[in-house]
Amino acid sequence: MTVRFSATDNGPRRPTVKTLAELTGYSIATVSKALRDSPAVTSETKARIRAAAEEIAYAANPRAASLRTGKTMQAAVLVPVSVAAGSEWNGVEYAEILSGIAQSLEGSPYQLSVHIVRDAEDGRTTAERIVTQGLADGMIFSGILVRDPRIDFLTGRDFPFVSLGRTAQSRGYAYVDIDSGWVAAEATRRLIAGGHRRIALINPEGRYAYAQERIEGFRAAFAEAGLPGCDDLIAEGDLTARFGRDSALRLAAGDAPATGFVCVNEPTTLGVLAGLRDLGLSAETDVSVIAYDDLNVSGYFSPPLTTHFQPVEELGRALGAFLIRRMAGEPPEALVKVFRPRLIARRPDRLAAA
Amino acid sequence: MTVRFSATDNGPRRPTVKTLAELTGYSIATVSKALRDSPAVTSETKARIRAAAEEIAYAANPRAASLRTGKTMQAAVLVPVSVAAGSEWNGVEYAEILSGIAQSLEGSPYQLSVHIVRDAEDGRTTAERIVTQGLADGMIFSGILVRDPRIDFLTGRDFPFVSLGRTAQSRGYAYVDIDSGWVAAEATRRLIAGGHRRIALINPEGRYAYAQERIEGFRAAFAEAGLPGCDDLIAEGDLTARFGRDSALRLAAGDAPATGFVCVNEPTTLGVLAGLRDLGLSAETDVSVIAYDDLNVSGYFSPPLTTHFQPVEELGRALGAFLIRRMAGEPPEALVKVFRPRLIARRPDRLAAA
DNA sequence: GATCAGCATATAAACGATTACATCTTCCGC
DNA sequence: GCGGAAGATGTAATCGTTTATATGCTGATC
Repeated sequence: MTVRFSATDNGPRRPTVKTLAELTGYSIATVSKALRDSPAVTSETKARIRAAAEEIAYAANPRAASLRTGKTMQAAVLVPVSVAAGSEWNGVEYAEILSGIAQSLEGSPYQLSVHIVRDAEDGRTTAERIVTQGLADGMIFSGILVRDPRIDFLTGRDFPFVSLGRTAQSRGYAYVDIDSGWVAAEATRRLIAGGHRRIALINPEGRYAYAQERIEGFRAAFAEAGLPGCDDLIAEGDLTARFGRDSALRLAAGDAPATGFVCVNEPTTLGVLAGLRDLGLSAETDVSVIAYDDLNVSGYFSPPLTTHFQPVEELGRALGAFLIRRMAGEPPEALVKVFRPRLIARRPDRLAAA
Repeated sequence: MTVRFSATDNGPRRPTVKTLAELTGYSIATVSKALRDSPAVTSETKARIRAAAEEIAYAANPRAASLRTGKTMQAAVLVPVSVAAGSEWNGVEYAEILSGIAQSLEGSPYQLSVHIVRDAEDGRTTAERIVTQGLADGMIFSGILVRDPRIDFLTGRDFPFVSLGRTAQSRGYAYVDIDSGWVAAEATRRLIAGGHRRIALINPEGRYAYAQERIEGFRAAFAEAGLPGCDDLIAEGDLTARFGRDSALRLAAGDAPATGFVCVNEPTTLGVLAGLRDLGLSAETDVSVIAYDDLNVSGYFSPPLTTHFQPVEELGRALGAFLIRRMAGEPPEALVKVFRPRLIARRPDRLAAA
């Protein structure tokens, strides 16, 4: 049986509980309860009502329900776009994060809504707006700062959220993160083991929490090996290909050039490779580069690079799953997960000598 | 003055029209009218009511308004994720499209909501669900097929939408598109002018409308030059790096190998370059590759490639702007825009000889 | 057989906005 | 001085749910 609805023609309108009540002979209250599986309704009645609902393809109006219950059934995601970086490959992995979140939300009654934010300040005001205007029941965001106003604000309001990334005092809120300190340390260790002593760390801007983690891991690797660190070879910037190239041009030249690079994402890695090429250096023989990969693409670079790979969709799935539990009232303490990316060694034996 | 709201504590609740009515001494009807700028209210009264609204940070409950008016104030975007392609760099440009759409929607009262779709079938059912359940007032989607059921369905229902891409019979609906036929023809012409006679076309799967456009452009370039075409060098597949590599391995080898490649997006281009490298071929001297770029990244490839560049955020902005006008009731005929990507020539004089 | 518990269902009041319609002033013209 | 138009504001219905509370019925108990 096909029923047609339209906003414009004067044909039959969308069915409501009232339609269903008239159709089945029960009251709208009973219909509502039956559809929400209330124990107050006989299973026989429920079956009858559900069959009728199925028949006429009834779907409850989420806005009416929301008005009554006060729940919005919306899960908000703050998606950053860095206008500053121009039209450079940037933040693209967000499509995969969204996909992962959407997968987790699929079974649930929650709708995914996207809020674009331009910078940290914008992120803060958007988070506030979502809370005070009741635009969503929970929130996911990323780009966590060393001192993040969104986390302070939302924990203060007791508003459910899950962050991708964490501040140093990672307590009292739910988060999903990558063990950035470990990644940086591992990559550095690997280059040290390959004989490198001058190693560059390509890093995001220092205000990001994970930038600090990476620096700590980087330093720890040198300390473990009893070697002097290379703090002078830490480059901080937006994570574009241009930044990668500029950094390589600067750090692989001069008196005590870097011979190893610990990279941070695909565009910067590609940029570093381009910069090395500009300098006439080979990333196969002269210099070693360790990539970091959200998209499993560094195997196609020239040369293919050893990389730490973290499928970012998996992070998205964890974020979504945690948010659902958080919105259901679970305390945040247990909703914490830190991923360790997998090392994909592409040139295990050919790390260049220092 | 700071007012606190919270879902949990029993402090003051969000202000409503009623709050505002009590505060100003007017009725809720007048308050509502004032806030919606009805001509029935004195400008003096309006000013008073608006000041009060400002003071207590009043924001109308969009769900209540939606219930009454029947408008959802939601703009839905169907975001494809290709699970099939595995964790390969895929569809990442969607982050930029969303960003562009969000920019256009920023001033408007519309909220951006995202619906993840897995394949064409899923896209169709999702579109139907959005319409029949009244989940949005308008819709944006992409990945247009030669014969696209979503377009048929939505035009039949007279539901406002804007598509990114168009079918061959591009009539009666609003769309934003790239002139894919032109891009393919231009790239092919350029390679022909460089002396190439065996040119490969790396193409999306044939069911996509733009795949056909590209093939037509590709053939047209040969026809114009009075040359036999290279239909045997057309590769169709998912647009992953792996597909690019496999295609290059297959097409650049054998009796009559391709010496030129017309690519389709970043991952496949990167894959093609990797495949050529595997074959011991140089993309600088042996083979010519023309990229296609959403992210302005091919300048960082090895070697840097000549490319057609289309900032995809711009497409997003057009999509958003058109959708708003479409939802306002404008007929679709005028809401049509076809972009021609810019050619960025990176090795203008060194196209390899055939 | 009246009372009452327990159960299934119904009635009606919200939720917060919009809006058709009613009411009340004011002011004008005759 | 009265009818009536115009203008400003108020009253109340409505959108489609959910849910507290009421109702009516059955059957058991004393």
